[in-house]
Amino acid sequence: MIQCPRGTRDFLPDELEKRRFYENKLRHTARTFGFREVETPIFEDAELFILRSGPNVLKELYAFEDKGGRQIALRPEMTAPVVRMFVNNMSNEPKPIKVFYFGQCFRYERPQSGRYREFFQFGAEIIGSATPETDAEAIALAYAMIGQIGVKNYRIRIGHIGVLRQRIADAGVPSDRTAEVLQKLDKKLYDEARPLMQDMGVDDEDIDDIFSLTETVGGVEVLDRVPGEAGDWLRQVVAYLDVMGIKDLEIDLGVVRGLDYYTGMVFEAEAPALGAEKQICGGGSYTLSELFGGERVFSTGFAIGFDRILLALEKEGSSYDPEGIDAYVLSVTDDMRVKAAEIAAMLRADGVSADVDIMGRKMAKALKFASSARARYAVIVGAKEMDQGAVTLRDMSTGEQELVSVDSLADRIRG
RNA sequence: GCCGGGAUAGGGUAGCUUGGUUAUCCUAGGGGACUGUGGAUCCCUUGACUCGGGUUCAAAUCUCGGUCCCGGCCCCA
Repeated sequence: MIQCPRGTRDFLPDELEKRRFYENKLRHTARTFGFREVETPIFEDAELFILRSGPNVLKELYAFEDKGGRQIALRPEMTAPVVRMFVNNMSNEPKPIKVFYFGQCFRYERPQSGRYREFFQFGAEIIGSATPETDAEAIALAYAMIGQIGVKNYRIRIGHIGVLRQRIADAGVPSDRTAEVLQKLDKKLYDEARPLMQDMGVDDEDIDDIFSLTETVGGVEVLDRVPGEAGDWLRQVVAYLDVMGIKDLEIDLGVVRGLDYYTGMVFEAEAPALGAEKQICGGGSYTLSELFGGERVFSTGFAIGFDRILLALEKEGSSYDPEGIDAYVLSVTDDMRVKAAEIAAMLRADGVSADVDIMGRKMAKALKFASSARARYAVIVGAKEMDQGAVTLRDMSTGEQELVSVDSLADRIRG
């Protein structure tokens, strides 16, 4: 028996219907913010992902050589492809460019709860704008998406990578070692960060100051203590969010978000219900386009872990009831089977979702099937009714029946 | 990459400690009892020991390895 590969899943009809329902909620929310959907290839030139990443990333990349000798990789995320698309095809479009995407990504990781090798990301990018309003717009969309999909318990934390980066540079950390230091600070590994920075010739006073900066955590009021341009910037972002009705924010200047390409505001959201893999959203402002041969363009974007928000919903007790079909058409006797097929076709042509018995079942079994298919109505086609050009319409939830003429059947079912 | 727990019909399970007839029960699927009415009952039927090696007269059970799942660490673009 062949199973699906490690870390991948089959989605059965009930599950997929639920996923489509929530995907469409996310799409709808993004559209209400003026974002338009785009799609990029599932595989790309491997270099696209290698360009912006260290060896860790390479380890988890699904990469292979195709029959033409090209180095190909399944996309591990979608920001780089979207930025590539921008550089290739959209760089002369009116700014800002607001796009969103939804699709599967692949990482060769050890699967655990909320982590798969094939997983689904929903994300949005605002390209070509660098203002506090841009950042606020991205955060507001993420906030609206998480909220409208129905996750109740989550936290959004906002930071600014410029604060720490500037402070670290001022203290004398060489630029090629910044990432190393940030990594330790992100994990709050002060015992390891201190000797590291001492080696680089940073004095203890600066080190303590840097540490206290990463401890700047709390409500928006802690922003009062953040100096410089970054402080001003974040205060403006927060002010815009405030008028958009988003007030329960956390500020955390220790949010560093792994990668080098973030340049300013960074944010993430987590759902405590999820356990170890609780981060459901991450993003920030960045410049990537110059890496792919374009001009340097500022962008802000984020990605939502679709599988994880669904998991969070489930853990919070939300459920989704699959929809059934409108009508199940069955014949009383075999000589009515052709008529039943004809009526089903007519309903379908009129936009009513209709299924019809194709297994030659007797009436009782066909009704049983209709109820397991969650049909709203059973359309019973029998000789007695057909004499009057009618069928019996049975409401499957109440059991009430009425005689309905074939001509008015579709309208009657649509209500 | 590391640590721990698991895997028995489509789903949920008993059996495993202490090897021994035809592997338990519920549910689900197909057919029938009820000849024009479902979600009730009854009958028939389909269907499983994760895979491979070892120990043994005999392995679902003991043992080793692989695979996969779950929880955690690392990582998380």
